[in-house]
Amino acid sequence: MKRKSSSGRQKIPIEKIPKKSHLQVTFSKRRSGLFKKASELCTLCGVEIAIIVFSPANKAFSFGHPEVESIIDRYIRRNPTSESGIHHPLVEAHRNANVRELNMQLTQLLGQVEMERKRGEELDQVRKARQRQFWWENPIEELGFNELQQVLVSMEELKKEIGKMASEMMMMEHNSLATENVGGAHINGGLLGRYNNNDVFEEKHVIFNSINAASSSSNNILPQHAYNNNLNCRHGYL
Amino acid sequence: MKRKSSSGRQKIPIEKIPKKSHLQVTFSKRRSGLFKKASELCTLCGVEIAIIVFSPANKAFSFGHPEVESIIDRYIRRNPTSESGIHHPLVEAHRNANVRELNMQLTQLLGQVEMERKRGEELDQVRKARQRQFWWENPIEELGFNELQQVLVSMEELKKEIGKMASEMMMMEHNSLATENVGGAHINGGLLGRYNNNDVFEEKHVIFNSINAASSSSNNILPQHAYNNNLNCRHGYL
DNA sequence: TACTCTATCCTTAGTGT
DNA sequence: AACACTAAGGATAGAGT
Repeated sequence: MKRKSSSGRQKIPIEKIPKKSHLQVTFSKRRSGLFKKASELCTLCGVEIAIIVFSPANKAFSFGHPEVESIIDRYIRRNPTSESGIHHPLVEAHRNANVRELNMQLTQLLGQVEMERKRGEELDQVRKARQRQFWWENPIEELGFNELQQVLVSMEELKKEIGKMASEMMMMEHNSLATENVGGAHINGGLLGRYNNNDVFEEKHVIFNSINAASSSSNNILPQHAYNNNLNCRHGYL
Repeated sequence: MKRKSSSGRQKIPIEKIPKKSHLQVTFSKRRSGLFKKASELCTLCGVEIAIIVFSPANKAFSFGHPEVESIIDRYIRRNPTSESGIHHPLVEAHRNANVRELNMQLTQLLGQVEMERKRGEELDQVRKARQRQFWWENPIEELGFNELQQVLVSMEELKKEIGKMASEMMMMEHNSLATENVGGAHINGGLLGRYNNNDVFEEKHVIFNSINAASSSSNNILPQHAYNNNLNCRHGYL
């Protein structure tokens, strides 16, 4: 058996992949994954889904169950696009729907920005509180006399502590020829998560709307695209 | 603390979920997941995606980057049928000023969110860099022997410095009835006063979670007062 | 109803063929 | 380019709140 060694999956930031070849591979993999997820959702929940993707090379890929066209048609009926003369009554409706959708996006984003701002403020406050509370971290010149005395006392204690540890370590080194670093229990649980900004970033583009607009007829039935075959085979949906 | 026991995620067959409530939950979760995946694909690969989902309750959900309509338009134009081909070239032209303005706002906000994200990342990096640089702020147990020696030396210097200042201050107090704050040259700039303001609350942990760490479960930002009078706090100095 | 939590399952980045 | 493999990271079913 061949020795397979791999670093395994690594985390990548959710931002435009600079390397073309990587991007291509990732696009293929993730497109498949997306379509698979969609098909599972179809099956599990018995819903209708259409997905259209334009690749970096400007190719169109689509997934649809039962078919892209009927779903788009259905969608457009509910959200009629502005059209030539005949459909004038519908233009307004669509405009409204469109505006409504954009407004929702805006609201969402504004909320996000607000949240970020709040978070920033919080950080700031924490920092300030910290500065107030941890006065001993200020430059010496800014400490008062009594504070200096405290610092001095505390330092002597710390020095003793360190001395103790040092001799312990020396003994250990002597005994076991060993390590530079002596591990201690480090309890450092919860805060790291707060630096994860992924959610924010992701939501930037996640603009999903529930649209209830009921409106009437419109236009199109769409053709099967060449690339459908590719994907359909895989998911058996088209 | 309540013992959380859960069987965790169980495998489910990919077939229509019979139970209505389960189906509803699954639909929500997986729809979110699908849209998130789509947004990641958008970002990673800079592609355009539109997704339309009709829920079991026949509600329409859509995801679109940049927007559902434009992508559908594009899709339709590429696959013109007798019916659709005629109308849709006009769609783009009929966008009204309102929509355009909203789009602009949207773009702006997207930019803002992105900036915030970047700022967060930066903070994170600063934190990391700081941790690398200011090794002496780590819990004592994590310092090596040589580092401990350095700490000790630094502390003795600091102590002398403080003693000097203290006697100066005593003299001044004696002479002029006491100021609490004495300005002066920044003696020990290397070690002190290095708590820059970009500092983030997490670091308190690293700093204070030291000698007596075992007694502090310290996932918390606030309860530092407990340490004010023991050795941990001075650790921040070194 | 809509969260949170967690154990588990699934996806996929990196690598080699 | 397309597939195979591995292991880390992410999604999510089920249960609790």
